[in-house]
Amino acid sequence: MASRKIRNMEEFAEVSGISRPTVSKYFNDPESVRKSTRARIEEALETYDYRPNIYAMNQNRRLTKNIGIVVPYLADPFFAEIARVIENHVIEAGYRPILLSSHGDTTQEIENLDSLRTIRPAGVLMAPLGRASDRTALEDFCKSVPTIMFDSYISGLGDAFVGHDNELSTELICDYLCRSGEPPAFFEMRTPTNPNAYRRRNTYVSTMEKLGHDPHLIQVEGDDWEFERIGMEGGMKVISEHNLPSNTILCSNDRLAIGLLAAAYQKGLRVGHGAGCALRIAGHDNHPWSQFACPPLTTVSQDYSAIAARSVELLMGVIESGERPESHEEIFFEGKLFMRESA
Amino acid sequence: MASRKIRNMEEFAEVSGISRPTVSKYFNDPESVRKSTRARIEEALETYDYRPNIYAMNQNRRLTKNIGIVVPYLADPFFAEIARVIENHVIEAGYRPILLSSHGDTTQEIENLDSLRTIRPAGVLMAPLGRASDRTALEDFCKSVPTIMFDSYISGLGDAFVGHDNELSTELICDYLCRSGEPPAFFEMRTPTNPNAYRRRNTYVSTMEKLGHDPHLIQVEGDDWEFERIGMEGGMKVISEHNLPSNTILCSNDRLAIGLLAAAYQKGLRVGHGAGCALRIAGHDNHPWSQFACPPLTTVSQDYSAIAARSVELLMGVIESGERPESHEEIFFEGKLFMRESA
DNA sequence: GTAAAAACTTTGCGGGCGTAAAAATTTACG
DNA sequence: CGTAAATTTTTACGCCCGCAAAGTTTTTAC
Repeated sequence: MASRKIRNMEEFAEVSGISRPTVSKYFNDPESVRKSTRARIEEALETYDYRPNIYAMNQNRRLTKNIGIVVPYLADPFFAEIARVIENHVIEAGYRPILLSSHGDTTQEIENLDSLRTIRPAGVLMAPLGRASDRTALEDFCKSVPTIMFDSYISGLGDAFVGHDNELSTELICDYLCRSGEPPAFFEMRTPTNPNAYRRRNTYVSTMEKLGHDPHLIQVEGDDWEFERIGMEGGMKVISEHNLPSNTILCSNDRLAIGLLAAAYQKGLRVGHGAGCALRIAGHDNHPWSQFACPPLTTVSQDYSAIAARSVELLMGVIESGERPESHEEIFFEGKLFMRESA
Repeated sequence: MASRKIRNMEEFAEVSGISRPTVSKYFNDPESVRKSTRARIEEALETYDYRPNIYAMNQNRRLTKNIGIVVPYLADPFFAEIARVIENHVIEAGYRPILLSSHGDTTQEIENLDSLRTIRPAGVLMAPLGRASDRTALEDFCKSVPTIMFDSYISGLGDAFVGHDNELSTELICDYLCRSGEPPAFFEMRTPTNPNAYRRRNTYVSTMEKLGHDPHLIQVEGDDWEFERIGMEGGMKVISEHNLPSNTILCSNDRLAIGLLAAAYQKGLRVGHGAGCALRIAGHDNHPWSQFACPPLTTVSQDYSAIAARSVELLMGVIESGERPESHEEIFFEGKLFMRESA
C-alpha cells in the first residue's frame, strides 16, 4: 500500500492513534509504555515507515544515545577487532556507537575528543595513545563525559580502567621460555608509546631475576605505529652486529615479533624450537596475524572479548546510574599461553 | 579571563557584535562573509569558547556536512588505510566523516545504509561487499543519497565508480611471472565475494592464453573474510594432495598469498625464486603486510591514495553542484609491480 | 562624487522533538 | 463494583538554529 508519507512524530502519532508525548516516550524507551500501547505503535511502525529525526531528538534530550569509541590506531587489526566487538555490545545496549581512530597521533587524539564533545555523547570508551597522550586534555575530557579507559593504562584517568594483566602474562611466557630452552632476551622499542610495553619490560626483568637469570634488553629505535617495520629494521641491525645475547627472544608484542621474524628470515636464521633452528622468537598479544607467521608465533593472548564486554558493562552502569563513581575501578584480565612453532 | 558562558548563537552574536544570521552564515562557510566581519567573529571566538550546536544545525540545514564512509571489512588494514586517507580528504573539504564497517556481513551493510539514512548525509563513499551485497538495497540508497562507489565494482551503481585496474595489473604480473620462470597457476577462492577477484581470474586466463600457456585454476573453499586462514587451509590441502600444477602460484590477493606462504612453510616447501626453492608465490594488492612476509611477497600494488583522492573529489563535485550526474563515470587506476623474494 | 552592488541587520517564522503539568482515562486489586 | 495507582491525553513551552524578506549600511566601480 502506497501509504501516506509520515513527516514527523506528530503525523505518526496521528496514524498510530497514540498521542505524541507517549510516542516520544516510546522511542526513548519502548519498555516505558504499556504493552497495549507499545503494540499499537509497533503495528503502525510496520505499515508506515517512520523514524524520529535523530537531530531533533539529540538536541532536546538531556543525554544523547551516542557512545564514542576511540582507539589509538585502527589499521591495527587488534584494535579493529576489539572495536567491532565493543560496537556490537553498545548497539545491544540500545546505544549508537561512534568509532574514531587517533591514527597514532596526539593531535588527532585531541581532535577526536573535541569532535566527541560537540556530539555530547552519553559516554566514551577510550584506548588512549599512552605516553603520547596529552594527559591534561584527557583529564579535562573525562571530567565532562563519563569515560571508561581500556587497553592502555594511564593511572587514575577516567571512571574505570579495563585491560590486560601484563604482569601475569609476561611471567607466564617467561616461565615457559626458560623451562623449554635458553632464557630469553627482551626485544622492544626503546621508547614505546604504549604503557603495556613498560609493564611487560619490568615484569620480564623481575621474572628473570626471580628465576636466577640475567635479563637482557634489546632496544630498537622507532616512534610510530609501524611495529613490523621497526621490528624488522631493528632486528636486521642487531643480527648483523651479532648482538643477540640469547638464542631466545621474547618480543614486547606480536607485531614487533613478526618484524623480527622477517629480519631473521632475511638473515638466513631458521626460527623455531626444533632441530636445526638458530633462534626462538615469541611475542605477546596473540595478534590476528600471529598464527599465519612463518613459523607460527608462540605468544600469550589478550582476552579482548572480556575486555570489550566489561568496558561496555561498566560504562552502561555509570550512564544508567546517572552519577559518576567515586572510586576508580581497575580490572585486569588474564591471558593464555599459545605454544606454536616459533618458540 | 573567566568570561561569560555562551549558551547559544544568539549570545555569541551579541558578544561578537555581529548579528545572528551573519554569524550563522559564517559558521556555514567562513568565506561567505566580509573579511572584516570574519575577523571580528574569529576574535570573539578566541576569547569566548563557543561552537554551534551540531544537532540544531543539522536539523535545519537543507544538507548536513556529514559524509558517510562505508567499507566492507575494517579489520583488513587495506581498508583501514584507505578509510584513513579518505577521512582526511573529507575533513580537508570541510565535511565530517562518519566511518562504518560492514564487517563482511550483508545484514550489517544494509544496517549501515539505514543508519546513514537517519543522519541525512550530504554524500557517501562506499566500498560494497560485492557479490554478497543486496543490490536492490544499494540501488535504493543511491537514489536518495549521492554515492560514489569504490574498490568493488558493481555495474552501474552509484554516481560513479573509482577503483583499481585489475586487468592491467594482472597482465603485468602474469607477464613477469612467465618471463622469469614457469607459467603460474592461479590460486583463489572458489566463490569470492569481491568482484575484483573475478576480474583477476578472467584476466589471468586470457593472459595465459595470449601467451600460449594453459591456465590452471586452484580454487579453495571459504566464504568469509579470513583470507589468510582460507589460503592456509586450502594451501595445505592442495600441497598434501600434490595438486600443484606449476611451481609458480599467482594468488588472487596478498592475504590469500600470506596464508599460502604459511601452508608452504608448514609443508617444508621453500618459497622464492632463488636456488633451492621449490615454489614461487605472488600476490596482488601490495597489502601493508606483504613486505613483512617470509619471504617478502612479490605483488602488484593498488594506487589506493589515488583512489581515495579521486573518490572524494568526485563526491564533492556532485554535492557542490547540487545535482546528480547523468553519466556514470568509471575510473581505474594503474598498479605497479613490486618484485620481492617470493617470486 | 554618485550609483549600483554587496554585505549586513532586523524581524519573524519554522523545524522536529523533549518535557512539564494538569486533566482524563485505563488498569489493578480487593 | 469501587477506589487507588498507573498510564495516557491535552496543552503549552522551550531548544537552537536555518532561512527568508525587507530595510539599512558599507563597499565597489566608474
